[in-house]
Amino acid sequence: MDPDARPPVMADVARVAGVSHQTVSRVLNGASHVREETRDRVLAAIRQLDYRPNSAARALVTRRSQTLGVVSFGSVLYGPASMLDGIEQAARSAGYFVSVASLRSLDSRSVQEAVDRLRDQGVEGIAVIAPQTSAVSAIGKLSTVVPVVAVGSGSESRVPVVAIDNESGALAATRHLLDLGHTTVHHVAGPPGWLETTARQDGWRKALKAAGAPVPPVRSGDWSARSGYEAGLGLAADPAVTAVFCANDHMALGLLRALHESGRAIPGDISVVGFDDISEAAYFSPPLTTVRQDFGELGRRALELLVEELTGAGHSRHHILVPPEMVLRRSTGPAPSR
Amino acid sequence: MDPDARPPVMADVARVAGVSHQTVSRVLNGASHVREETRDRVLAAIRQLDYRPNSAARALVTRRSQTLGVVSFGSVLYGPASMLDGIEQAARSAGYFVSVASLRSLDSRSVQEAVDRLRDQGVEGIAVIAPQTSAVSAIGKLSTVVPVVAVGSGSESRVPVVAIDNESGALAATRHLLDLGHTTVHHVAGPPGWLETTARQDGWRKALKAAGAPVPPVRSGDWSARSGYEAGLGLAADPAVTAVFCANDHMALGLLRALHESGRAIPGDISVVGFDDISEAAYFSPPLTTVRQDFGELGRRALELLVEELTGAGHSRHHILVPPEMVLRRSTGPAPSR
DNA sequence: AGTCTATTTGTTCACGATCACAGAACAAGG
DNA sequence: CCTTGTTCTGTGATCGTGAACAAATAGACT
Repeated sequence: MDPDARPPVMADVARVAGVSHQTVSRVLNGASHVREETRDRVLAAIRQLDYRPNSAARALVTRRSQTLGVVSFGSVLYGPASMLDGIEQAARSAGYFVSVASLRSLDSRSVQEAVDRLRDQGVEGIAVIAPQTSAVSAIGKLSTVVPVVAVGSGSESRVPVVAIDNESGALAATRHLLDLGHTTVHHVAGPPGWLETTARQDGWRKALKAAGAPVPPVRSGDWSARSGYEAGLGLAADPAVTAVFCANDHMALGLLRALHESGRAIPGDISVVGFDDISEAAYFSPPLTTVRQDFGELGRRALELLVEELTGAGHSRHHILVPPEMVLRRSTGPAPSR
Repeated sequence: MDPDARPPVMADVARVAGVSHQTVSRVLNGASHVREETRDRVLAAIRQLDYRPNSAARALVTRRSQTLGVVSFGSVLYGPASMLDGIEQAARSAGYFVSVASLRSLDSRSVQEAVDRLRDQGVEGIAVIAPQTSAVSAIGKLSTVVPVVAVGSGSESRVPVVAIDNESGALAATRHLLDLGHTTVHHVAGPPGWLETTARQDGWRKALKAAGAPVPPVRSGDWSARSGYEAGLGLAADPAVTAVFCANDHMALGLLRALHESGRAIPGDISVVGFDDISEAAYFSPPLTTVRQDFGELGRRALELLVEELTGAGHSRHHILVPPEMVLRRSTGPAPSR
């Protein structure tokens, strides 16, 4: 590689094509009023030199970086990773680049820091994959400086949100178990501070109340299979438990394992429902009844919303709740007869 | 938001601080030869105006975008997602931004397209998370234009690579089963065209040959639990099968399910080993013996390699093979006595 | 005091694109 | 032939920063 060989610039193309740099610019930006023969000559020169416009120069003068930022938390998990993927896909087709800043913790200082990083880079808008309440409140303040949308979080904030309707999903899951004849449904919740935790717990509680069923105490996990396992050991010790709704599939996996080890049959003795429908859920032992959410779709919708906001297009809706879908498998069955 | 209110620029800071813009620039870039009192005045002005340097202008003049690109495939899966996360983390601490381009298919046209997108954005280097042979050959051609490293792929290409030592991992897994007294070990391989598939299959074969064990025919899956399930149904039909090495944990999960449904006890009748140690593996039924790879570490190392290449620092090593680690759990046990 | 050097600050230009405006070419109409 | 309008193309300024160079200031030493 020759270090002195600088990539060709617009002026080089202009020289080769025998026109001015302005004409090259016009061709590149699809402007009208360029004679066809001239355009062809310019395009030929571009190909010949393998010319690529300098995005920094363009960004400088147009004040548009063509870049969107994504603040993401827990991006190794299936949900966040899928949302990121959906966002990237939608951004590409809208003509934007995507720059990511992932968080290791969700305190508002970290969020602030990540957003600052993205702003320093000159992003035109930011999508936040940050389901914790603290994060949402932190980003609320930023929306005046740069357009922001939240993905997968609840609906309490001032920024536009695209999210799964967690509450109705949880409600459906719980009602499914009640309909099977269970007198009540126990709940393994997510960690406190997460919007999903609250919303799913609320849905569960509403379903119980609506059916006049007793509301047992909640056990909290941290979304991991390990925590589900621990909750499961506790629940297995209580012979009155016949139905459990887990706030996500990973915890349900741990729960299944704990129940199995404790000699409880599923769904013979205890029925279990999860939430998410991760791709492995169909291969658990037994296959898991769960609530499916389409994370990728969520990301796509969020990005479309963000682009709308940027281009000033009609503010279609600011809080989009996507309804989830129940997936029935073999981990649920009628309540055991006593 | 006032549309006319343009963000402050260096000249504004200079005016407030009563210096020239060049002095502001010096303060920002930590140059020497700035009187302390002047520096303080400039910093105060920066804070007062909430000034942020314009990255496009800086990129234009320095010819450095401070941005690295990541081409990623299958980024919703645990492995790729973790690598991406590791890359982002390392990039941040090296002072780079990260721009992602994810692929939906791995033909060389798509790869080329993704790389072009990143180049248009002016990235200084590219990390490719693309474990398929076809992709690797495609990126080989690019390394002359912009520095490239590959993550998690095999070692056949000319570009620098950071990867798990798949072969030795597979060899260890197979030997573990042989040591337990199994006469031979069956293998559920990944889909053709993946470097992991080849390397793990080679390791398995080597271990068998070294032990003088017969080499049974290979069954191929596509990494999904579903495909493992199907392979499992086939293997369960053969009473001679007592040990199976699956090329990844997801397929092992499906396999476990199939064996269970077919009435085979694990590990009583059949022992199973996976590969990856996904976070759920400890909660399978039974918990899965597997080969752990630290994807995040892989990403971090890859990025460091890339940065080394950019800064022209000593080419430490170009092919880094990270040794994996066996994790023994309850899915493996001694061969059944006949 | 005068000279020499080291430190500190300012001036001018360049990066590579777009934008606003001006000028050339061409056709149509009087 | 001249005017008018439309289409096509070129010139110069501009975005906000860093680099090279020049100038001013201060301190040290003869």
